[in-house]
Amino acid sequence: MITIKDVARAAGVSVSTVSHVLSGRRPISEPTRLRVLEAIERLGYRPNRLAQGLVSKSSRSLGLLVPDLANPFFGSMAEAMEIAAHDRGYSVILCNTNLDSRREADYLSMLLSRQVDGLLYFPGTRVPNRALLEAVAAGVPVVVVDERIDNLPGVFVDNFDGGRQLGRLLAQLGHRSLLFIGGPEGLPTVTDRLNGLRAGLAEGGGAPANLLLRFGEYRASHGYETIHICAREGVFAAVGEERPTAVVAANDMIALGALRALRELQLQVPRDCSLTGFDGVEFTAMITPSLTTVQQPSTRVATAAVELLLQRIEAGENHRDRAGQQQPHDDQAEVAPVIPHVVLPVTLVVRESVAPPPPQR
Amino acid sequence: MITIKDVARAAGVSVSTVSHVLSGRRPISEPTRLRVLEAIERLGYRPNRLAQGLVSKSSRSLGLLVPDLANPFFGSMAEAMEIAAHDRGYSVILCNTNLDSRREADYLSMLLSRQVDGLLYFPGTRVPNRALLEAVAAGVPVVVVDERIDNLPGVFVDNFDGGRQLGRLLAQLGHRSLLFIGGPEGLPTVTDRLNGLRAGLAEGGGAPANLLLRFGEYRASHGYETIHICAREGVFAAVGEERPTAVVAANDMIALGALRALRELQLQVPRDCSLTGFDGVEFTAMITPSLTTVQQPSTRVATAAVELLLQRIEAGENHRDRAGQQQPHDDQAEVAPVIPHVVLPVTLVVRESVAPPPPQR
DNA sequence: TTGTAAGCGTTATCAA
DNA sequence: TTGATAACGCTTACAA
Repeated sequence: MITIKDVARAAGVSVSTVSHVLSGRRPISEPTRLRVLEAIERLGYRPNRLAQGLVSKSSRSLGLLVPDLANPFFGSMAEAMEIAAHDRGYSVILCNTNLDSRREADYLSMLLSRQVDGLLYFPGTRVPNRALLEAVAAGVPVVVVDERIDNLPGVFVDNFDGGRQLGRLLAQLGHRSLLFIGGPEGLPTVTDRLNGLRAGLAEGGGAPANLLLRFGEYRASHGYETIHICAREGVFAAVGEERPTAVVAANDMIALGALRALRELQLQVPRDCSLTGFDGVEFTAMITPSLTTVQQPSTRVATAAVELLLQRIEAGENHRDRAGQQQPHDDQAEVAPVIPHVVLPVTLVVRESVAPPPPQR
Repeated sequence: MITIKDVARAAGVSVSTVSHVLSGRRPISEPTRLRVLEAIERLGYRPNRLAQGLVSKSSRSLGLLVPDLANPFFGSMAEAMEIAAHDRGYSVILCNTNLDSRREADYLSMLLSRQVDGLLYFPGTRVPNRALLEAVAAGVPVVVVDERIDNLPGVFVDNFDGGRQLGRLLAQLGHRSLLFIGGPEGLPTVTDRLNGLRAGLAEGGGAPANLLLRFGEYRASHGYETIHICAREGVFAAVGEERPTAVVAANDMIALGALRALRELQLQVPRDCSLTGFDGVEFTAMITPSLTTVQQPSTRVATAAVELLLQRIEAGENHRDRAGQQQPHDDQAEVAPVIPHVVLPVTLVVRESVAPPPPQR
């Protein structure tokens, strides 16, 4: 390995001169600068970032904790975040939490060992994770993405409004009996979308006669199985107001699975039953029928999260000693620190999968 | 930050003792061991991996270069690789090359700076990338995934066989005129799948009367646009053997886009036109019609790639000095080093999207 | 069984 | 305008 010493020797200068040529932190005479640059080029020198990190106490890297990269929603978010971080000179350490809080704790510990400068955290299950709070207590800047956690900074979309727009649309079309297939019960995204849905239904045409709730994972299999289970329970065989005329899935993956199951039950979407998703991933525009969904501005969410995180990292680097900000407990009356929550707007995208309910049998 | 010195002081021992308690590299008397462990626990000590890496000359991390995480195929591969690496004690630095070879070069340089122990590389465009070869020359172990690059170790599936199975199936159904929508022209995956297709068609029922080829990106938009362009060119208006009765997409994303476009043209799949994909990502089973495709064993590919890479990393750590293995040029007759290529089998999954061709008009 | 000290590749503080 | 040199937190000879 070529080190700064080799370069110094080759250029006939001291290591500090080489270092300063690279950092530009002090003026260097043009001739020596050129000589150093030439030596660097010639030897193919590349500074060792581990060593840099050791002295600067910053690895210029971020930990990204994501539940499920096979879901294209998380995939595109991860992609956009990594790109934003790279643009700002940070690398991203990928961690697949897989909806497992023991894995999460494991990763968090590893990330702290690696001296990451901050954490981008997608909560997968009910929150908050103990290990995450410890990391926060240890002074590592964290930005929570997608889900809302009250006492942590976060970036997410207006899930309530998305649900509300769906509710209004369905109510206006005449749907009064719905099946809501949620993600994990209690997750803010699930609850907010559901509450929004209720509000929208009320606005659009009076309280629904029937709103059936199911919860589970944010996966296609959950949508698929839920529909089949409901069918076995006779939900779709019911007559009149009992029978759901629309299925509202808490995300696009669930909707995808539900669509398949509905078809297997010979229920045609949207003729026999409407269906909606949430997130607006690419395939929703491509499948048959194309899916009515709520579009998240994924790239904006991702870049906003990275921006917010870097902002906090850089703020911390300036006016804080690095021993983990222990809260001053002596002064109860101090101003509570403002926890920034960036909420981005969503867009309802109406496509083929919704229609008025079928005439009652 | 709490360091090994703090622990040593708290336990009343030297730093080397603490280090050895942690590494187990030399026997420690039980009482001191316990005292050290207790101090570690009490202080919440976490070894600094930057410092460890500096002395051990290994960061225990891998660079993962992937073209497009929004594609669920890459998403699930990335997920499986990260998990395999984590299981073996390695972290993964995520790099989104976005089909851009300048970005690739950029990332490669950063990864070398960060002292990654190895590289997991998904080529996105025509190969090989110059910067990658430089990295290889610099002695960094690389495993190429998904694509085949002759003089680099790699893990990929039997693309030829996959194409062949598709070809046989379609020929046996009676298709004699096909449209092949490829990915980037010249990529091994594309070429191999196409050559396999040709072979399979020949085996299944004589040479095809007509095989129309199009190339472009591995994206849904490419499939979508290609179909529309072909339609504008009158491809689907042709009569008799000229008109393609099946569309073979080089991957599932292309097929997804193609399916949408066919539907917009009022061509029903599979009644008017059959359609196949490649990769076997989750949504292929869910969409309507469900897609006939070639299933890759993604998890096996991913873990095999990680295994192969770690094997090479660990081999290098033992019997090689770390100055970049300069090939001994003096001996022309030396045995060429064996470049391992792990080829995994694929499975044809026949679903609704294929049928015999419609009767000729 | 344990401790001392050199060194990993940088940056930063002093002097010169 | 430059150069020594002490850190940074750790591992690992070498000594004791």
